[in-house]
This record gives sequence, structure tokens and C-alpha cells, in this order.
Amino acid sequence: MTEQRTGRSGSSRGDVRHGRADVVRHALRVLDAYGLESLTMRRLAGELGVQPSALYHHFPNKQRLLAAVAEAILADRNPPAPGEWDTEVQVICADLRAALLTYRDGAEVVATTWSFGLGARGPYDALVARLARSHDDPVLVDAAARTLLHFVLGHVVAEQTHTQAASVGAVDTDIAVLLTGTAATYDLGVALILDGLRARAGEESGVRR
Amino acid sequence: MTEQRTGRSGSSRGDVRHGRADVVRHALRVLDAYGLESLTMRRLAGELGVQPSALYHHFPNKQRLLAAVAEAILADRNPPAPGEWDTEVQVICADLRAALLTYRDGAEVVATTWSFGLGARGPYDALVARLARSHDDPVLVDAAARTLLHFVLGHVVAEQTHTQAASVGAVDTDIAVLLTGTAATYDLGVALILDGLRARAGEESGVRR
DNA sequence: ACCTGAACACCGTTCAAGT
DNA sequence: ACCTGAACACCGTTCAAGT
Repeated sequence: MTEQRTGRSGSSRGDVRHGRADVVRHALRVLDAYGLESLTMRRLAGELGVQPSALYHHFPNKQRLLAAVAEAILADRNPPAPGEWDTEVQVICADLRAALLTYRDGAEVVATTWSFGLGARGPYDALVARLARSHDDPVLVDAAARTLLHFVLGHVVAEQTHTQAASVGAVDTDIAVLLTGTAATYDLGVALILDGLRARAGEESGVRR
Repeated sequence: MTEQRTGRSGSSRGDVRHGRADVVRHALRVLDAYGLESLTMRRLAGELGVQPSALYHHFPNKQRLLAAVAEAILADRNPPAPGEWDTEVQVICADLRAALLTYRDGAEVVATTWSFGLGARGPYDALVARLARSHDDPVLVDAAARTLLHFVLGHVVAEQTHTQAASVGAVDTDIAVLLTGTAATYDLGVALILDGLRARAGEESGVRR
């Protein structure tokens, strides 16, 4: 919101210079307006009124630019209100889903960044941190965090892919819902994994809360 | 191995003609040898000794060619030996993982095809079919099948991405394991979801086996 | 610190035409 | 049924050079 032009002295309109943050912000706009497949280096450069090669001053390649976009999508998460571990984890997952849905193709961007190991670790770290406070077995905590994350990313990617396909008219909404499942399926999926963790942890060592 | 030329009468070497199955088989070879990012229409055409435009005789676009490749990757699954629902589902998931690991970037191909709604429904259908025989609530069955599928695809995509990154030397193996989790994490993740389903189904209606 | 201009080595897809 | 040849409208990335 409160972005201040870094502009030097009296630069005449047209030769604006962009910082890294500018580039990411514009990338987010292009992503949201036209989708991931339209977020090309050339297009982004055009939108910034700059040559494509100028972007390589800020990022070594497109993958890293996308990673910065993913971090921006995930930024400013607020921690859940203190409570039972399971409701806190539910809230973390719901909040993550909301963040991914904020921008068109947001889940895809985060998923590929995560799977390439280039960042977007925030949600995983948050889940592990919360689960570790209530569960002793680190292997179980890790498995639960991964399972949750894969489910959330997979689910929201499917949601976004199909709402886009439906909006283009390639697929009617009924089929989209059939293929994606409803929003209720999301909560049920998360609840299922938490039930599983509860069952596993119960027959093992201690569970605090 | 036992490849038979479909060749018509006496066609002189060089003007070989390819059927749809030929194209898919070659695509599988290119995928496995050079990875998904190298599986381009032009490259595949070159490998077949044919102009790129020739491929559009068999497939309307690349996405649909990829869908055919995904189906080929998933072909010839054999059903699990009859038994308890949970062990059968474990076997289905293990078998699916094995199929995905058969070809380089196999999971990515199947995941994108599935999320685009262009096919690769086999595993989902198999899971739903088996679960429906033991569980009455179709909403729960659907949620469980999706959760399992998203986990399996997400997990194996991460596995393949990182083993590739490690083989290129971009990332050392220890970090790859840290980011991906071990193969044991896979079974634990599946088991977690099954525990969840067991817990859910227990407090609801009936579970057969 | 940020940008230009030009080039290199590619993409997917279409279309009229051939056998 | 399967293929050619040529074109269209793009890609990501590099590099020497400019301010």
C-alpha cells in the first residue's frame, strides 16, 4: 500500500526505474489478471515499460522470480488464536487456502516453488512448529505436516484450475464441482488427516495440546 | 522390446509412417531419457523423423498428447489381492507410486493431466471403488480418495523433482531427503489418512471390510 | 543500480498442399 | 491416414554497452 517512489531527482516520465519490490508487485498484478501462463518475462517487462533483459538485474532466472512471487502470496499470515492443537492446525490450513485463493493460480505458483525447493517453506514450518508443541514424535510431526501440505496444495490447485476452466466455458460448473469437490471437501480432508494424527499419536507416546 | 514395424508394403527406409501408439511410445522414451521439460512437440517430432505439424494429426494439442502419455504411465495396473479394505488401499497407493516412478517426471505428467481434468482418473476411480465396498458414506469415500490422491501425487512429484535436482548436483542428497522425506514418510502419510478414515467411519455408520 | 539493443536458440500451432 | 514446408506469434536467456 504505502509504496514510495524511489525516484532520484527530477526524472522525466518514461524512464522510471524499478526496484525488486516493484517487479514482484507488477508480477502479482499480471498473474492475477491474466494467469500464470501469461506471466512471461517478456510480458512482465512490457508491463513495466522495460526491456526483458532488465529483469535479470533483479532475478537470475524466471524460476527465482516466481519464487519471490510465491513468497509475496504467502506473506503476512497471522498466527491462529491459541487453542487446542487440532483447531489451530485447521485454522492454519484454512488461512493458507485463503492466501492461495487471493491470486489467480496462486496455488500453482506456491506448489511449484515448494516442490523445486526454492522457498515457500512458511506453511510447512508453521505446521511443524505448531504440531511439535503438542506431539513428541518428530517423524510423525513431519509426516503429518507434509500430508497436510500436499493435500492443501493439491486441492487448491485443482480448485483454481477448474474454476478457470469453467469461467472460460470449457467445462460446465457441475463437472468442475464433481472433479474438484466442494469447499466442504476441503475441511473434511483436513479433518481426516487430523483424525489420523490423533489416532496415531494416541497409541504412541504423549500428546499434550 | 518386441517392436514390430506397422509398415505397409515395401516402403523405403526414411518415409516411415507412425500411428498414435508409436507417437506415445516415443514420447515415453523422450520423457524418461530427458525429462518433461525436454518433451517438446518439435523434439518429439525430430525423434520420430517427422515435421512438428505431423503430430497434430494425432493430437489436437500438446496437453492432450501429455494426457495420452499419462494414461500410458498408468496402464496395466493389476488389482490388489482381496483383503481388508485398508491393506488393499495401501497396496493400490504403493502400486500407483511404483507406476509414477517408472518414468522420469511421471508424477508431474499425471498430476497436471488429472488437475486439468483431461484424464488420469484411473487411480481415483480405483480408490473410490474399493472404499465404497467397505464404507457407506459417499462423501467420506470421495474425500478420502481425493486426500490420498493429492498426497500421493504431491509426494512423488517432490521425490522426482529432488532426485533430479540432486543428480544434476544442484542440491546435495541430504537436503533432498530433508525436503522430500524418506520412502517411509510415504507409507506413514498414507497410513495417517487411513487412520483418519477409520476414526471417522467408526463414529458414523457402518464399516464392512 | 538499473537499463538498452540485439542476438541466440528455441517454443506451440496453423494451414495449404501433397501421397 | 499420414506427412511436408513455410509461416505466425511467441518464449527464456546472454552479453556488451550505456547512465
